[in-house]
Amino acid sequence: MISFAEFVPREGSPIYWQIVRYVQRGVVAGTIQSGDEMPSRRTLSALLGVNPNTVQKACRILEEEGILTSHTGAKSLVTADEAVRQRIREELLEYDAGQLVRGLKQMGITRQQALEVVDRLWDRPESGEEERE
Amino acid sequence: MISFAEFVPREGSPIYWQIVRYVQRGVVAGTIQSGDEMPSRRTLSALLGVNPNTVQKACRILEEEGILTSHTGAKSLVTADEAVRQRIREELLEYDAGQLVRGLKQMGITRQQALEVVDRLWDRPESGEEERE
DNA sequence: GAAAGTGTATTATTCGACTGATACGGTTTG
DNA sequence: CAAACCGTATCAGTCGAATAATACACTTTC
Repeated sequence: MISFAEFVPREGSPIYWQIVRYVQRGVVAGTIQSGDEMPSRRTLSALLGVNPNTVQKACRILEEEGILTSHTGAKSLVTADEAVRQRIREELLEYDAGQLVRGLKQMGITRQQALEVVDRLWDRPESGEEERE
Repeated sequence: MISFAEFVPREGSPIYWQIVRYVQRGVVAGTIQSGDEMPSRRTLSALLGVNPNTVQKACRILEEEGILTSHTGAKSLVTADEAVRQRIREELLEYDAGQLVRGLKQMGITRQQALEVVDRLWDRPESGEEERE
């Protein structure tokens, strides 16, 4: 059973996207493997404090991406093969890092400064969690 | 007059936030300086193809952050002093980089790999701009 | 001073995200 | 078999983002 203990909801993006990314990253990291059971829609929605429909929407997307397999009546299972894992990994990496690089460049940050910030924050990722309104 | 020629709208976050961040980053980079004129609400909304109210919302936030000063009837002016610039710089840096670091850690990426990705993408920031749906 | 441009405010409307409640049919378990 | 659980679907409703259309008061410019 996939654990959502480390799932931390963040404002700014839809909840269903956050669930999708949480599972995607787990699959890439290997903490979520093929054969693992997804919590039921009702169980997970109660755990996260969101609506079952929101969880359903996330599962739908994960299914379309080849990460999850759902059979009416039974629990959904993770079915991500190595090809899918590799694809998701590239996707997330290029997208997330690309977003950061463009932002920092617009701020006039140099490559050296950018690398230093990432290197420094790697030890204290707690920073940057402040409210941003 | 502040130029919005390099403004690139991105889906995923509210338009008014994108406008705010565009100006914030310009102020940090120095491409937008104190005394610069903000385009009028109507002008900018027509240029970006959005509603005047959306631009107004962004300006309201920029004003509350001490970046912009508005006087009814006259054009809004940038009035960010060095203290504000420094504050915005720290905010954006910690927030953006922190977001990335947390995401990559969840993916099981090592510090070394993270630094390599940022270093590599610094030369080709075009990557990662694909649709993500 | 008059016209044009500007910031500000208001009301109504559309749209997607999210909630809440409920229902149906299939699977699992005892 | 029967109860409990599960995925799926639907409808109604709330909320914020964004649009659309006006209107008002002030400033700049000629």
